[in-house]
Amino acid sequence: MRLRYAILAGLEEFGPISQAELSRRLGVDRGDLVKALNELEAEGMAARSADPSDRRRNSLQLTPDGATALIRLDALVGSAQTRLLAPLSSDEREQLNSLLQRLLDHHDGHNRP
Amino acid sequence: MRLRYAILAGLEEFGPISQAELSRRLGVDRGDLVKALNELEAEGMAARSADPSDRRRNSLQLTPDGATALIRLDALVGSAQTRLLAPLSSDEREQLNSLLQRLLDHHDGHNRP
DNA sequence: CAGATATCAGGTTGACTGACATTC
DNA sequence: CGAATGTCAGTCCACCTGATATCT
Repeated sequence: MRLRYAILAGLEEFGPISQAELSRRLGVDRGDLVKALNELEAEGMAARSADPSDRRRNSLQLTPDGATALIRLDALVGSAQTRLLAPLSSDEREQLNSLLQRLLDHHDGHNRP
Repeated sequence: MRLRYAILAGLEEFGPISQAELSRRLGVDRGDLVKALNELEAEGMAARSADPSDRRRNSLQLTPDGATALIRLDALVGSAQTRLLAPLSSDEREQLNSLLQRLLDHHDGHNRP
């Protein structure tokens, strides 16, 4: 489920994109991306079209149904996050976010083939 | 692997204990605990013995081999943690730990059957 | 040719559900 | 009796490895 959400969010954020490029940006395995895209495409939430500039590539896009589903998922994630962070003040949430972001930044690039 | 580590650490921390009680303290499913304990017992790292006061229960204990393995795993976890937290100062590590601990404390007890 | 891309098959882990027999 | 305990079977998702065909 979190794979589907990441994909939908990635498609919205990165616009038309190839599968390999999306898998790199999301840090998701290409094979798993294929399986998830098969489902999302069958459900009408994502679309594969041929990339004229490189026939190896699929050009991925979010469909209107996919965008609608993403809005619903964003709301769910938002409310879950609010509940998760309930015990922290605004300042503390920023502190936590900043600390975690620094860990991500520092380790980004290490161990990525 | 992290299940095995949690179990070994739990056995050391909570001494002789039943499977149901250990699964509750660790927040681990009872069925999964059975599978992991079968392996750990076969490898001589944990031992099941009958609880005389309640014949439904197994009394679980860490074996010497299990304690040795735990020491090795602790070292691995420690070094991984050091690498993970490398970009943070001592104070910042304490801040992070405190913030996360408060999240855990606040949500502990919610959603636990 | 080497390299990138998309796809598929398969294996492993941990999370979870449901059923069951035994014991309290 | 209801409730707890240990066990087993099986599903689900994500992680990961490899192999293959196509295209640059």
